[in-house]
Amino acid sequence: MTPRPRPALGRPGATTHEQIEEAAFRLFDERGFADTTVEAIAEAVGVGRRTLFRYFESKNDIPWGRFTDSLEHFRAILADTPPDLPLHESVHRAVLRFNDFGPEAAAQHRRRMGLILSTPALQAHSVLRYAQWRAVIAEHVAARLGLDPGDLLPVTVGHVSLALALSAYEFWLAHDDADLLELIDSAMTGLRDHLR
Amino acid sequence: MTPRPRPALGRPGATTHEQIEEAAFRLFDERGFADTTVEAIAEAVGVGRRTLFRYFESKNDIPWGRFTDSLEHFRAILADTPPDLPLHESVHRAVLRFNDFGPEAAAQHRRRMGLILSTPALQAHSVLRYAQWRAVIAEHVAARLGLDPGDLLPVTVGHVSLALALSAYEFWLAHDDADLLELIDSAMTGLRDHLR
DNA sequence: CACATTAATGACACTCAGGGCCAAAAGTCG
DNA sequence: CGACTTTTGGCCCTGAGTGTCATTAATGTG
Repeated sequence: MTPRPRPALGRPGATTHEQIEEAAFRLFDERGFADTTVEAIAEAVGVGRRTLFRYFESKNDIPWGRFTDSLEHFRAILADTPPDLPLHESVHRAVLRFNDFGPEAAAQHRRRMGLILSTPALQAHSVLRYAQWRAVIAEHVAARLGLDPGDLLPVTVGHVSLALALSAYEFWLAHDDADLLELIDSAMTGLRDHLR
Repeated sequence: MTPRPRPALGRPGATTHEQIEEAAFRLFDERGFADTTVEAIAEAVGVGRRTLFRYFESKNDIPWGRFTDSLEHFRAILADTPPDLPLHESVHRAVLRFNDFGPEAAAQHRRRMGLILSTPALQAHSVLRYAQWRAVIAEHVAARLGLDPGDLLPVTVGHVSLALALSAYEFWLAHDDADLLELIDSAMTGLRDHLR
């Protein structure tokens, strides 16, 4: 996301996150995630195996790209929310905005999420990312209600928001013609109807 | 859960799932999950490392014990549900019954879940277990509504049920005096209030 | 009792992820 | 050029997980 300006001191990096991501996705497409070794990715990038682990903490982190950066974005979206809106509505809209990629970025996003949600190892790893995402919501809810982020309601809203998003994603990835934002919306209204 | 009667043919097993679980939990308590090698567990049990991997697919699977067996139990609970109850109520009650361990088993259950939810590697791995659990709910919801288990609503109900349960578990584990079932209930009513 | 049958054990060897360590490389600045 | 800074990448180690296979320990049959 952020180009992250490095001080022009010392030896320049041999590659970038984007380059690694690209090479990795190409190999994942060809041989599948499990059958692609980190060594193969490093070789494709033209860099040492050891170096690759300085760009990404683990092989599982590669498909997520710079997710941590996008959490800041999410935090900003939530903060930007009009305070007169009901809390549930403001959280819901924030989730929608967060998942609103343009039509161009949508293809790459679909590829990324398709890989993650169809690969057990990546699905497992993603929880750690989801936890950070949920924490952003919990903090916001807690702040607006004057509660602790660890209290039951903020935590619950975080979990449920994720639940709705994941439900939408799963359906979206299974149906080429589906619209992600509409699905998140449908999941929400579906839940409300279900609960009465 | 089930004693699973083995044909009394061939060489008898050198250990049991329960024995391994016991030894493993003792070591996890002493040194922590990450610092306990599979080899150490095998040695504690008095069995070869290779053999241990025939009882549990991975180190991560050990804390879960015989979870797959308990899924059958969950399926039975859901099937047992009175059909005149509103669907959301019947799912909710099933979740409660599933998590109703007696006062004796509660201690061991807390230990198990405490380990899982406080260890990143186990948290990650648990998604795969949760997915099976969610599928049981989705199937039930789909059957009652005449939908496909992959449709949006069944999937959503599965995800949201898990969301509520996990919220309750997190709070439960952080507060010694809390009651798990009450918390699941509170999470549910909290969500309903939140959504209006 | 000897012997086939069955099924589990455990040793060995291998792959791969991940991380500690450190000398060498490749820039910038004075 | 020489001092300084930062990244690289090679080496080597640990530990999880898997394939293979000879060995072991049980049962059942003649």
